[in-house]
Order: sequence, then C-alpha cells, then structure tokens
Amino acid sequence: MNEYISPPEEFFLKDAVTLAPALLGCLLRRDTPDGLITGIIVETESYTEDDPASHAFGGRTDRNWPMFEKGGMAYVYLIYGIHNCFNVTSGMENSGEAVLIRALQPVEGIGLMKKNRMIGRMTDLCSGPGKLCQALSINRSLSGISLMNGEIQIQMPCFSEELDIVRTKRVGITKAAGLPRRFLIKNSKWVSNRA
DNA sequence: CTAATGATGAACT
DNA sequence: GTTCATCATTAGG
Repeated sequence: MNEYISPPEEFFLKDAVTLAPALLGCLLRRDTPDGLITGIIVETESYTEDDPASHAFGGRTDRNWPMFEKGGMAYVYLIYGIHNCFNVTSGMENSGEAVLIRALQPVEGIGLMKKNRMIGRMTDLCSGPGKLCQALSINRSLSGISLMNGEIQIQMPCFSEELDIVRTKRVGITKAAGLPRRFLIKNSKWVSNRA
C-alpha cells in the first residue's frame, strides 16, 4: 500500500510555472548509502528561459545544460560558494526551464537528516534550498541524473488532496524580483522563513 | 545586519 | 589563459 507513486514522464513536460505548484505535496525520495530519506515538497519556485533571474537566461552552458533537456532531470548547482540548490527540470527538450525546490516537510530518515545537517531542530532541517540539499546529501555530482528512477525520485500522492497554495514573489533575487513565481503550502511550518 | 566561500561565465589579453 | 563581478544562501551576532 504505497501512498505515493512515480508519475508518468509527461508530468515533467509541463512548463515550469505549471509544474512548480504541481510539485507541492509530492514526495522527494533520496536513496543514500546510509539509508532512505524522504520529504514532502512544500515550497517551490519556477525559472524559465525568458526570465532574467534564471540560469537559463543566457543560453545553454556546461553548468545549466540539464535545464535544456526534457523535463524530469535533476539540476544541481552551487550558490554563494557554499550551498547546493536542487532543481527539477521541466518542459520539452531545448526549452531551458526548471523548478527550484525550496523546502521539504521531513518524512523518513529524519535521524540521517539531523546527522547530515548537524542540528536537531526539526523546522531547520529542510526549510531552505541549501538546507534540504545538505539534509539529503545532494550535490553537483547528481546534476543531470534522471528523476524517473535512481538515487533521487519524485513521487506524487495516490489520492489527490486539496492543497491550499499561496503564490508570492520569489526570494533572494534582484532580477525580475516582482514576478509571482514562488509557490508554497499555506500555513505549512516547514517552508523557508524568508518573506 | 554581515561574513563566509568558490564555481561560474563574461570580458579581457 | 587570466581576471573579476556575480550569486536562486545560511549561520551567527
């Protein structure tokens, strides 16, 4: 009796602005050598090719190439020299877009997350894009892998649940700062604490 | 509020 | 090949 199932490939072929809210409530599964870690996605942001804030804005490079592949891939990059950020690529091939996963509600492997993060406070485990990558030990070596099967998977709930979704401006960017492309589950205590 | 920290990509020679 | 500004963040005070 699985609560979550792997979505069909078409699920990821939507444009990023459509996929971002669709990923809320989905389960992110991470298989590590030390064990399984899972969490429910509670906060996302979309980044498209025509968006000055997007890595894809300047065209394809050695770093951002997964954004230009068919949806359903991992795109992981390093920011501020320290933090990894995990994105789900979306759209068709040659369309540079992705959805940034910003926060998770921890489900399984919580002991492992605490160990990876070296903290104990539950709400600090995955409440930010850099935090959740550390908790799930996701780094750039995983950029470009398929999310359909493998070390990182996205699964959708079997039974559709009503989610109260809030749409706001994105966080921590200066370009195109006004675009409402951040999506989060209303009243979730697991989202990042930025405005 | 601010320092930490390093890959990235553009603009140069 | 080299230089340099930029960066979708976090932790700590």
